[in-house]
Amino acid sequence: MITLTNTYSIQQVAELTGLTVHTLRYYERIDLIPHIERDDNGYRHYSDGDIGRIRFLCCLIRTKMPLDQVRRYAELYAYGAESDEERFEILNAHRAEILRQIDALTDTLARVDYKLAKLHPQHEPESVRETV
Amino acid sequence: MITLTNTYSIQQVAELTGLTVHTLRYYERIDLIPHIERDDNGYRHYSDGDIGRIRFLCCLIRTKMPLDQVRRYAELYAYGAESDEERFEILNAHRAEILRQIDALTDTLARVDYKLAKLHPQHEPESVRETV
DNA sequence: TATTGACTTCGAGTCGACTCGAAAGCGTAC
DNA sequence: GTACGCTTTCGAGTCGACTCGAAGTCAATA
Repeated sequence: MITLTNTYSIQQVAELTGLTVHTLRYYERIDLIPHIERDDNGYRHYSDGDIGRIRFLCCLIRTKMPLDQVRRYAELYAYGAESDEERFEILNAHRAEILRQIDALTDTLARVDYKLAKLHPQHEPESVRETV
Repeated sequence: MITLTNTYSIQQVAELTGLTVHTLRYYERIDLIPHIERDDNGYRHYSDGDIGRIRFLCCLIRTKMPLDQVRRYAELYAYGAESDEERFEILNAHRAEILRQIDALTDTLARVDYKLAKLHPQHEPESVRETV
């Protein structure tokens, strides 16, 4: 029999996403990840779709969206097109937050570079060395 | 008598830095901020130099340098030029971290924009609306 | 059959970073 | 002289986000 959809154990998903198995279960427990299919033993079988969704949620989390909001966003998947408006609002608000963070980082980068130059004036900028 | 150096109450510094008075005291307690001058009542008097230093430390904190490391960096001010090498290393490591964060944010921004476009294809990019 | 290793749940513990509140000191304003 | 508003210390509490461990199930292997 040819399986058209791959499935993955929790361990494999941990490797694929960079999360720990503990964190994956925790995220599911707090309804941040929708219910994952189980086999006869109760073992989780993640689909490719699950992994895609988890990866996107990880992007939101890594960029500091609070888990509450991620949960709300994840919950809306279940409501389909009806929930488009609210999902748009959530992502759009987070977009603004991302821009703020980039601003803060860019500003701090400049300040750090200034200090680095004062500490080791003879050095080339690190960005040059890094790209070599 | 003309005062050549301004001083500020903790409240004023809170307003100038965006921190709360509680947080300012907390930072001093954990040696993240060096000892601040006191008057006869034991009240803190922050100098312009203090404010400059606090502002820079806030930049590091906002860009996710752990307080432990910020404390180490702040501690090194006391050692003068002797500590230049270590301060350079700390800032240079954080510089790399900043670049990683910018990468993550840029990547997520692209994904979010992609989703936003799918949710509301008729909208112009938000960046255009924001700059109007 | 016994061990190994991957999986399960659930409650409790940890950790970083604040955040708060009680009790008290000081200086001006009425 | 007392009320107000600012300050102080210090210990304890909170909060978000994990992180861990105990106790148990299951399948495959020695």
